[in-house]
Amino acid sequence: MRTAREPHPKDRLLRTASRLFYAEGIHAVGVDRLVTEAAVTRATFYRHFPGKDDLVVAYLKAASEAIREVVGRVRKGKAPREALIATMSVIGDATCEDDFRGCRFLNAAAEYPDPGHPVRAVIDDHRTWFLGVLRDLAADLGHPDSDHAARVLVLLRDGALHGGELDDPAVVRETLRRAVEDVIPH
Amino acid sequence: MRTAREPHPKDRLLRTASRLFYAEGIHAVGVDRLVTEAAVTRATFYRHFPGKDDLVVAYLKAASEAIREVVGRVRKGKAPREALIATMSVIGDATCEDDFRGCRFLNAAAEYPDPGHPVRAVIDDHRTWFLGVLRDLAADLGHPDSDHAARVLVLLRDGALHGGELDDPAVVRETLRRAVEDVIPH
DNA sequence: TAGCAGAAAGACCGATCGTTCTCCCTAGTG
DNA sequence: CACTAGGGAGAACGATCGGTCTTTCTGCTA
Repeated sequence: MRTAREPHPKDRLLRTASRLFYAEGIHAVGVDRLVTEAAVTRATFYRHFPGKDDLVVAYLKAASEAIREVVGRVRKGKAPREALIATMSVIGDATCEDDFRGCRFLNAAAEYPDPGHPVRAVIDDHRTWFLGVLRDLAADLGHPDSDHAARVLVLLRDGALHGGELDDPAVVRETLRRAVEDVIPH
Repeated sequence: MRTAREPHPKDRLLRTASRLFYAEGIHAVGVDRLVTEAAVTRATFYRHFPGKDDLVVAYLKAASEAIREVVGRVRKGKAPREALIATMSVIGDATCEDDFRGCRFLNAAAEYPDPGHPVRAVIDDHRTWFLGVLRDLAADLGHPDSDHAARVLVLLRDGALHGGELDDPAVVRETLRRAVEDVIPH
């Protein structure tokens, strides 16, 4: 039976995958769990995705899309300095959300060691995009070495996204906020 | 038959576990694979470890011990500033090593979502230790806010250890080096 | 020399892995 | 009305998962 909110089985699969993969890890969630919680049959699963790995790729692509949308939104209409701070604040705020469990992409990378795997391609693509965003912002800000600044911000991002899970999220957010202010010229 | 280099089956298991868990992920390596590559039988495995999780804990504890030994060594006899730089250089250098595949502890955390799991306890312990080391070093250095400085260094550490796997290790090392110099007073 | 602990070898357990299959039902379209 | 595509239900595939078992052999020590 199709509900009004999630009419298509494919959408239900993607939403369920996003929730379970993030909360419990990718290898830890089997196809059985997936189809049961999505209220979809195995046949339907394999009608929409050639295999589990393709669902993983779709999951990460959707996550990347969602983040790009959020980052694009918080930057809109802001001056360079505020835009950069807002962009990095998205990271800090994320660590403080309920059910935060680190970065989807870093977590996935830990489970897919092969650099040539399609999953890694999605991860690389996302990271390249984010580095580019930060570099552009730093350049707009007139930073003397925008490339270096962007790379430091990426270090802080990656660190915060893991520290936020393992350490105190509020402290991590504040640490990140201050660190970002130290990186950009004032 | 016992070889001269690794006489004890338990040692062989631990070394093999360290290699395989790090290179391919923990859940991805089964007990079959483990005992085959360690040239040990299943019975021997379960004679030394109650279960696979106990081997994982032993693996991470050994890794933590090794890192504490290295960090202790590079600090020895150095002035505070050089000691801190040397300590953080260990991270940057690690990213450039062959077969580097990120932080053993962050990778393990990604595979063990339950914060109450014994594996997570080892991870938390290691992180607490390292944060303490950096805080002491920053305090010795006379940093006005050694706690904050240490937390920023941890962010950079975590970020570098993941960026080193996903991005260009040499660039990450240089980015980390410059970032560390910006954190400590000069 | 006798005894025993530890390791080798491998069969075996139920459960789960990702994947494929058949059969039936229903909604939408010609 | 007939046709068809897509989803529901569930059995089944071989492989592997973590874990237990029995049996045999070896090397050390009392």
